[in-house]
Amino acid sequence: MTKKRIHIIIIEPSTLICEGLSAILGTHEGSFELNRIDTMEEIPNYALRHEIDIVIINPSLVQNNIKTFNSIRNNLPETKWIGTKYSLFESKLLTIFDETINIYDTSDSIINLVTRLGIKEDSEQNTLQEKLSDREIEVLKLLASGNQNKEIADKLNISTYTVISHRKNISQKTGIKSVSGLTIYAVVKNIMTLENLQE
Amino acid sequence: MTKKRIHIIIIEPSTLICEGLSAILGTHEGSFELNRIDTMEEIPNYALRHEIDIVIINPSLVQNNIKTFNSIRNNLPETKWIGTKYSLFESKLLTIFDETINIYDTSDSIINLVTRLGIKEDSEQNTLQEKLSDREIEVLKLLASGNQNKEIADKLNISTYTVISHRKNISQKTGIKSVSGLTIYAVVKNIMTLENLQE
DNA sequence: CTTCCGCTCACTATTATTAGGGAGTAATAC
DNA sequence: GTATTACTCCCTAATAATAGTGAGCGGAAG
Repeated sequence: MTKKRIHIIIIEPSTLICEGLSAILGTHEGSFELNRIDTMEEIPNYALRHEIDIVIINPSLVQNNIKTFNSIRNNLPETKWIGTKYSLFESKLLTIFDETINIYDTSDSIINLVTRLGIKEDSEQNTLQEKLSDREIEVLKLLASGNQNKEIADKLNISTYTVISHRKNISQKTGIKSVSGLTIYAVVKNIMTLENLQE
Repeated sequence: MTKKRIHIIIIEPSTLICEGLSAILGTHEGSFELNRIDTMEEIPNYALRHEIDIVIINPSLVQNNIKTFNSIRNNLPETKWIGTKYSLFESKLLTIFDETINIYDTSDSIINLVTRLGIKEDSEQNTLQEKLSDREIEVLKLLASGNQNKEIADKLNISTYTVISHRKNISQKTGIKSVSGLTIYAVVKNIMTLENLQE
C-alpha cells in the first residue's frame, strides 16, 4: 500500500521550525501533504478522516505524556514518528521515535528521510529502550542535582554501597559513566528539572 | 538614518532555521533584504559593499571565536546582532547579542524584533559579561563533556595540577562545586555544545 | 517451584578528586 | 614601577569514586 502522496502531520510549537519544514518539504509539492496541528491529542480524531503516514513532533510534547503517546501510537501502527531535535543534545536517546530530524540536517536529508519513512512498509521495532528502575531514577536525579554518593545515601536512607550499586547499574544500562554525561542524560530524559539543581 | 529596507545577514548552519526565517521575514517583502552567508569572517568584506543592519547568527559559531566576533562587531557599531537559540535552556545568558530569537517565538514577535532593531538608532551596551578566563572555559568545556582531570590535562597539554587549579578557580568564581552543576552551567551558558559529549 | 529482577549491603584495591598550602612568569593596567 | 591577573606547576592529606566481586531477600512471571 505504497501511496503517491505522503501525508504528514506536524506538531511543533515553534513557528520557525514549522515554516522551515514547510519550505523544505514544499519544494516537492506533489509528494507531500502537510498539516499542522497543535497537540498529540488531536491525532486520533484526525486519523479517523485521514490516513497519517508520518507525524513530525516535538519531543517536548511527548516527554510529559509518554503514556498518551504510546497509546496513540499503538493505535496507529502504520504511522511513523519523527522527533525534531533542537537541542544541542546527542540522541540515541530519542529512541521512542522512528527517526529524528536534526536542526542541522540538510534539505535533502530531510526530504530523503521523510520519503523513505513514508514509503517503507515494514516496521522494525526500535525497542532498545533501556529503562531505569524507579530506584535508579531516584539516584540519578539526586546525582544530577549535585549530590555525592553519601548525600544520596542519606536522602534515600540506604547505604553508600547501595548507591554505588545503583550507579553501576545506571552506568551499565545507559552506557554513560561520567557525572556530566549522566547529568545531561537526566535533563534530556526529563528525569530532573533544572529547578532542583543545587549548585 | 532610518532606512526603508532593513538589510539582514543570516549566518546559520541549520537549513531548517534558515528556511524558517526566510519564510517568516519573507512575508514582509518590502521591508527586509535577506542574505545568507556561512561564516562570521565573511562579514567584513560583505560590509564593504553593503550596509548591514542586522546579523542573525547561531551562537555556536561565535562561542569558539569570541575574539573574532568582538573585533568584527567593534568595526560595525551600527549593526545589531541577534542570536538564535535552539536549546531547551534559559538564557539571560546570551548577553553578547543585542537580542535573541527563540525557536518558539511567533512569526509576529520575530518580525517585531527585527523591525525594532533595524530601525532603532541608539545602542545600549549589554556588557554583563562573564568572569571565567579563556583557559577556565576550556577546562570547563572539557569537564562538562565528561573528561576527567587527567584527560583534560592531556588534551590541553598541561599538568593535572594546573587543571585542578583551574577547577578550583572555576568553582570559586561560579560557586558551583559539583560536576553536574558545572555541566548544567556550561550548557546554560552556552559554553559547551552537547555534540562534544562523550559518554 | 524455579528463575529473573529490583533492591539491598559488603569488601578490597585502585584511582580520582578536593582542600589546603605555595610559587614563578608574562602580560596588562594603573 | 607596581599591582593585578591569567596561566602554569608543585606538594600533601583527606575524601570520594570506580572496578570487580559476592550475596541475601522478596515479588512477579513462567
